[in-house]
Amino acid sequence: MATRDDVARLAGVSSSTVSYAISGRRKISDATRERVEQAMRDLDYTPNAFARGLAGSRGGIIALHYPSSTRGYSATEFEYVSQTSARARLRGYHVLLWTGAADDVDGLRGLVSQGLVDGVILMEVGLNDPRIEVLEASSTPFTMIGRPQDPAARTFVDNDYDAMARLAIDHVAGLGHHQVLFLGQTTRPLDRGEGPMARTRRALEAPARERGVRLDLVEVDNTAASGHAAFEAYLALTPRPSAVIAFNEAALAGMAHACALAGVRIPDDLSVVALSLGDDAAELMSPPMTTVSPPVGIIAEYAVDGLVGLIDQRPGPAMHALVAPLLTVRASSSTAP
Amino acid sequence: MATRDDVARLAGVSSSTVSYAISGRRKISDATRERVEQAMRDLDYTPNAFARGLAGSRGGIIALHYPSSTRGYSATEFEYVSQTSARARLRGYHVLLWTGAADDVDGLRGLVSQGLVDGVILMEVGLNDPRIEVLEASSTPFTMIGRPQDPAARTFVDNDYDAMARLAIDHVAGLGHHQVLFLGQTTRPLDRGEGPMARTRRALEAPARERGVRLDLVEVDNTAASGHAAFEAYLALTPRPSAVIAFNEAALAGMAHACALAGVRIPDDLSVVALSLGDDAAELMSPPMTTVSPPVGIIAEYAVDGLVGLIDQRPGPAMHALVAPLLTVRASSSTAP
DNA sequence: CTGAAAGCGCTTACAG
DNA sequence: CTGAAAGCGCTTACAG
Repeated sequence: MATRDDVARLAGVSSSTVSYAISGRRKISDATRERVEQAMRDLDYTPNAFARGLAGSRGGIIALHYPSSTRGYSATEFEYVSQTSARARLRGYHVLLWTGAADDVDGLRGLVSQGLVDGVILMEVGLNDPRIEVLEASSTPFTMIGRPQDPAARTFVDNDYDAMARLAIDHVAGLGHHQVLFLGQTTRPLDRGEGPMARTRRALEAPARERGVRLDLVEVDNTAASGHAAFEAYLALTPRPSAVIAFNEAALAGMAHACALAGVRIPDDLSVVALSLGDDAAELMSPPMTTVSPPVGIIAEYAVDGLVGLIDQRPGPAMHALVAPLLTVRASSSTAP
Repeated sequence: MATRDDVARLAGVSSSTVSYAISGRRKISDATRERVEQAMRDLDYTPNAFARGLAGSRGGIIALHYPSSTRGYSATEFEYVSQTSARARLRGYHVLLWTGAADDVDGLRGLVSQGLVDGVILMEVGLNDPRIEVLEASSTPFTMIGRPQDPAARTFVDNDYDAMARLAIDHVAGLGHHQVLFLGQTTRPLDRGEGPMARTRRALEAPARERGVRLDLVEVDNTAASGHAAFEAYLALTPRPSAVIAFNEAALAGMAHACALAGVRIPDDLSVVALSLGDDAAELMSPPMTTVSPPVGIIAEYAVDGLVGLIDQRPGPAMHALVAPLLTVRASSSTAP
């Protein structure tokens, strides 16, 4: 591999001039720059990333922490990972994928103390997320997809739960549904799903009231088997709901199957709107599910760009971005019977 | 941050002794090692990754190339990514997630020429994959998940298509199905899905013949809409198949929906076995699909361990690993009508 | 069993 | 507008 010295020699300049020609951190005459660039092309030169990271203040790598124990939205979560990766690349950063457990703070501390990464993006942020403390203790720039109980001056991007709830309620109310089951998820304090679940539940209240929609909350675990239990709960409700707003992906799958077995037709007998469900997952289900979900690309963009801003120490207020979700109507929702 | 010199000073040894105490590359007296380790603990010392990568021969980072334009097995593919990441960490490597397009060989070349990564794992390997040439030209160690037309002496791990086909045929034949639809996927030469599709089709032939199973091949695009077309094709077949072996995830979802709409019950009227489908995706579908799929953890293990072997230049023959898939019976398959 | 020193390939003040 | 040189924090022959 060619080094910077090789380039300098070929171009007939000093090696620092080559560096400055690359970084643009000082004026270089056009003639000199031209020769340097020619030499780099001739030698097929690529700067060494380790040397750059060691000598400079910036290494060009960010870590994406996707905790290995998730609440199970795998297809959906993966879109976040790949979109974040794509955006980071656009901004000139490599992505180190970190899949340690969410509570493995020692692992995270070890990672950042190696000096390898310029910053971290946290996924699956809990209400009281211990990773925040670790990153702040080491002065590591970070952004969050999701947010803790009290984000304070920290930078995050999150789903706009109010907008999501309003879209979902408007959709079902507009179809004439007034009795709606909210298929929630059981969470324990400190669960990472606790925040989204609590925020969704609360956000549904006002629009439901305004639109005259009565909500029955059924909370079950995030498994297909629990979806069958949810179906039993649905049957026991009076008056029986004509629509479901589903927070719980795996349980929704189970419930859809239970419906099919029992002859309850979706959407003829029961309409379904799934929240925060990825397009791929929605299309796999039978019938394909109407969703209200945040645009993943936008979220990834905010997360990466926010982090890059922090790394570059651009002044400005902490970014608190709430992204409005989109309604995608598929085959699972129709007018009330 | 503490440096190696700080540790050396506190322990009262030379800095090279600290290095050797860490790497274990030469004998250190117990007393000395003890003092070094104590000093590292006292200072909360972590070696700098950039310095290590620059000075040493190994940087401790491998790249995982997950091409951004996939044939769409997102939930399934994500399991590969996260399992590979977990395994790499166990072997002491960080994972750089690379999501450039599969044909962006310049991007890949740029990545490896930075000297950042010790090796690369390729996903979604095509029959004639241009990435191989790039990596070999730069002498970058790499392993493949999947394999090209002629793997020659290159290291790969792949699905055992023969075993997969046999399991699937045995399952449906054992349930009494003799007329079976193979839901394949249209591919063009150089498609990355071409290899798996061709290998699956061929692998089905012998066991089908042996078990007296007649196969009708229906090839459609990897979309839900095509699944409806596949359903029409199914209706037109005489004699009508009583089972489906599905290679095509998205089309299977569409076909399942078409079945529901037309009153064709799965599995009562039509049994389904999905190939290479991840557990999460299988559970999302209605009904949950019986699958014959490779154990992702094992594949990730082979890919990572094989790559580490190449990086460490451990001698030995090229690893050609074929992993036997597992049959997971869910609600989509039952005895023939 | 341990130390002094060269070198990895860059960035960036310091000089001119 | 450009160059000579220190320094980033390690690894690893070279000596003893």
